[in-house]
Parts: sequence; structure tokens; C-alpha cells
Amino acid sequence: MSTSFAEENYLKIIYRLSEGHDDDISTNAVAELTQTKAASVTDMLRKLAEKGWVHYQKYQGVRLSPAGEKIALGIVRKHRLWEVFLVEKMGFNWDEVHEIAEQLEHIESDSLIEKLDAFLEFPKTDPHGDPIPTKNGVMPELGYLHLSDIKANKRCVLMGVAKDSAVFLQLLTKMQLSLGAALHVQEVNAFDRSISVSIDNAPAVFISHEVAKNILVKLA
Amino acid sequence: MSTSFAEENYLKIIYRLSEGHDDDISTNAVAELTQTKAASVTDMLRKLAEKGWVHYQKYQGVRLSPAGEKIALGIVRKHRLWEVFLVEKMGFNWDEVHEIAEQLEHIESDSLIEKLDAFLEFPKTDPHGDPIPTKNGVMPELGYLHLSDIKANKRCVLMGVAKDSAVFLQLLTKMQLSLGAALHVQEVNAFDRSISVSIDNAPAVFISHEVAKNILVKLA
DNA sequence: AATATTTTTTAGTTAGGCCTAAAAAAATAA
DNA sequence: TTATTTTTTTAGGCCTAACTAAAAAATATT
Repeated sequence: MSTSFAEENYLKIIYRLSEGHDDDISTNAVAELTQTKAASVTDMLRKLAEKGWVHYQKYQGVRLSPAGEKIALGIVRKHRLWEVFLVEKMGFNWDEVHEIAEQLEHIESDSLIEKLDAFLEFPKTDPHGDPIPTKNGVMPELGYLHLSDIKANKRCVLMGVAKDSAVFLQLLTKMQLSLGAALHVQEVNAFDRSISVSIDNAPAVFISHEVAKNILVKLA
Repeated sequence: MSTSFAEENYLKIIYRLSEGHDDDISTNAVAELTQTKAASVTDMLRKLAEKGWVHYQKYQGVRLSPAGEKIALGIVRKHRLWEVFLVEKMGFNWDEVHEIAEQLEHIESDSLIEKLDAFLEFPKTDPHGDPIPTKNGVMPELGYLHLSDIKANKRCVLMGVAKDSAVFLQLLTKMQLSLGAALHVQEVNAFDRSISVSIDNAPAVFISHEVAKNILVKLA
């Protein structure tokens, strides 16, 4: 069964909203990310359920079926591979590529994606550090830690950001963070859990717990 | 004013049908290439005329306005640049890329196309030998000749094919023609104007006048 | 528990892009 | 030049994916 542009977008967004927990997703949450109204979402969820791509019962929220997840992972795979292409080959910055990748992710050609993957030398992550699903529809577990979980006096390396909203990326850019940066957690505030971190041996900066939760690292 | 996927397709197809003459294009001709019915074409032509992209009077056929031609050339530029990318960078054959380029040509990002152009080292023609419009919306004149116009005993070089239908490309592939091939026109039949041509010094093959009209060459 | 608020669904529309069937105009043939 | 055929347009409808407004269900508050 073939998927329309709109259907692919809904599946991708439900996937994103489902990452990291098992709760069903609310109609409103989907409406916010699709930039549509809740009533439109209700219509589409019923349609997706008829096609067998989501489990949906009215007033109960929605979650992907295995078939829907497979489609969503295919879209995410394409999105992230194109992002690598845009940054590595076309010279865009990592905070400029999202909108273009949103378009490219809907190009339909399996052979193109396989060739692109090879051309990019089979990258494991996109420019934001997010893992690229395999062509069999598996999302690799990178096993990274959140910066908020690092103990005082430990050193680690920046591997990615968990949220890739434009605002968040700007913040990171302003902090001069780039993938691979050496982070040294110097202190953890016992009250608000904010941390002071030295980046590439520069003087330490303060990062709130909320922000630190969205920064992915591995121990050095 | 922004253009929808369907509108861009119509403009591109009207452009293709207009190349090489000044006559207005018939509704039926457009319907055939858009794979729609004549009634649907009538609707769309009225809409395109309202937006100022075509000159259209009912029962009189259609032709592009300057604004419409500019849009069409932008689409053709993107189509042909992506074809170069698919062949040169992704390793597709020149007869496999059309459908994928039909999708990629609608990706909207001026900066992407400029970067792609640079990445491909500013190609002058696509893999079929067709010229790539400039970013200012000018279709370069390559000044090639048609193989059908070459005199007996002259040598020339294959520069492209004027029609890129799948069937035609297959024919050329079967004849083992590839861009840059050395062609030697040995005889021109006085009655049906068919020619015998030796390709890369192999024994001569016969090519009908009709086919030869669609093969672009330059004199060696 | 009863009421108020928020969330979600239903009902009824709309716009884009296509369709078929029938009417009208243009082109061709007798 | 009249009749026939072909081309094109009109009229009316369908489907997708959105919308608003109102109703219904779920959740929160008093």
C-alpha cells in the first residue's frame, strides 16, 4: 500500500512523539507538530488506523502499529541520510538542513537511498548525533548518556542533542558546542542540579539541568 | 507567488512542448504528457492564465508567458542538475534517472541548487547531453547539429539525444552509443535519407532519417 | 459529587486537482 | 457547403486534507 506525503508526515511525527516511552500520543500533541488543528488530526488518525498503520481508539490517543513503525523508520532513515548529505557534501551547517531534509525525506526510490548511504560511507548518525535507522527498519541503540547524568569531575565527549528544535540548536551553537567537543563537568549544584562545564578546556559555563538532559555524551 | 507540484509540472511540460517552434500548444498535447484528461488540462490552463504564467484563450491553445518560462526553466535546471548528480555521484545509468529527477526537481531551496551546481562543478549539460539552464533563467544554446544533417564521409562526435523518452534511450543503449562516441557517416541514402554510420570505428550500422534527426552531434 | 475546564470528536465546508458525460466549437470529409 | 469527426470546454462530482463551530467525553476544581 502506498503512502501520501501527509500520511508519511503523520507517521513520522507519531514516531518522534513516541520515542522513549510507551504511552499513547494525544491528538493535540500530534496537531501541534503537524501544524494542523485537532479536528484534522482526528480524521487522519481514523484513516491511518483503517490502513493498519496505527492503533487508535477515540479519546484514547494513538500509537504506531509494527507496520506503521516500519514506514516511520524508513522516513526517519531518509531524513537523516539526506541531512548527512547536506552537511558533509553540500557544506550546509547542521542547523540549516532540517527544512530541506523534510522535503527530501519523501523522495521515493529505494535504490537511491542505498546508493546515497554508500556514497556517504554508511554513516551511523546524522549531523545532530541522532542514530540512522538501518534499511531493515531497526533504530540502532547508541547507548549514550545524558549530560545531566554525568558526575562532578568526570570528562566526556559531546555525541549529539536529543531535541533538534531550531531554538535548541541555536543555543548550542551559541555555546560553541560541536560534535566531538571535550566536556569536563566540574561541579553539580546540589539544589537545582545545574552544572558547570568546561568545553574544550575553556573557562567553565553553567548549564541548567533541563538543558543538560537534552545533551547526549559518552564518557571519555 | 508560490507554485504547487501540479502547476510546476504543467509549466515544465508546456515548456518542453514549446521548444523549437512558436506555435501554441494544444490541450490534448498537454493532457498526453501530464497523463491527465483534456478536461483537467482546461481547468489548469485557466488557472495558470489567471496567475499570469501562460497566455491562454479557449480553443486557441497555450504558450508560456515570460514569467511562466522563468519558472519552467527553473524546474528544468533542477531536473537536469539532479540527473547529473544521480549519474555522476550516485552511479545510476543515464536511462534510470528520469523518474527520480521528476521528484527531485520539485525540492524547493535555492541555496541547495547553487551548492549542488558547485558540487557537480558547474556542468553545462545533463547526462543526455541537454543543456542546463543558468540560474538566471537562460537556456544556453549549444549549437549542436542533428546527425541527419551530416554529409556523407564526415566525422562527428555524439553530444546528446533530443528526445529522452525511455524507448529512445533504450534504442541508443542497444546501439552502444554513449556521449563522446566518434561517429563516421559513410553513406546517405538518396531515397529515404537513411544513413550508414560507423561508431567508434566498428562496422557501420544503418540509422533511419527519423532516428538520426534526434541525435545531436558536433563536427569532429 | 457537582461544576467548570480542557480535550477530542462530529458535522458541515472549502480548495486543489482530478474525473465522466454532455455540449459546443473547430477541423475534416463528402 | 453541409455533414461528420475530432478537439475542447462546460457542468457536475469525487477524493484528499485541511478548516470552523458545536457537541460530547474526559479531566480538573471546588
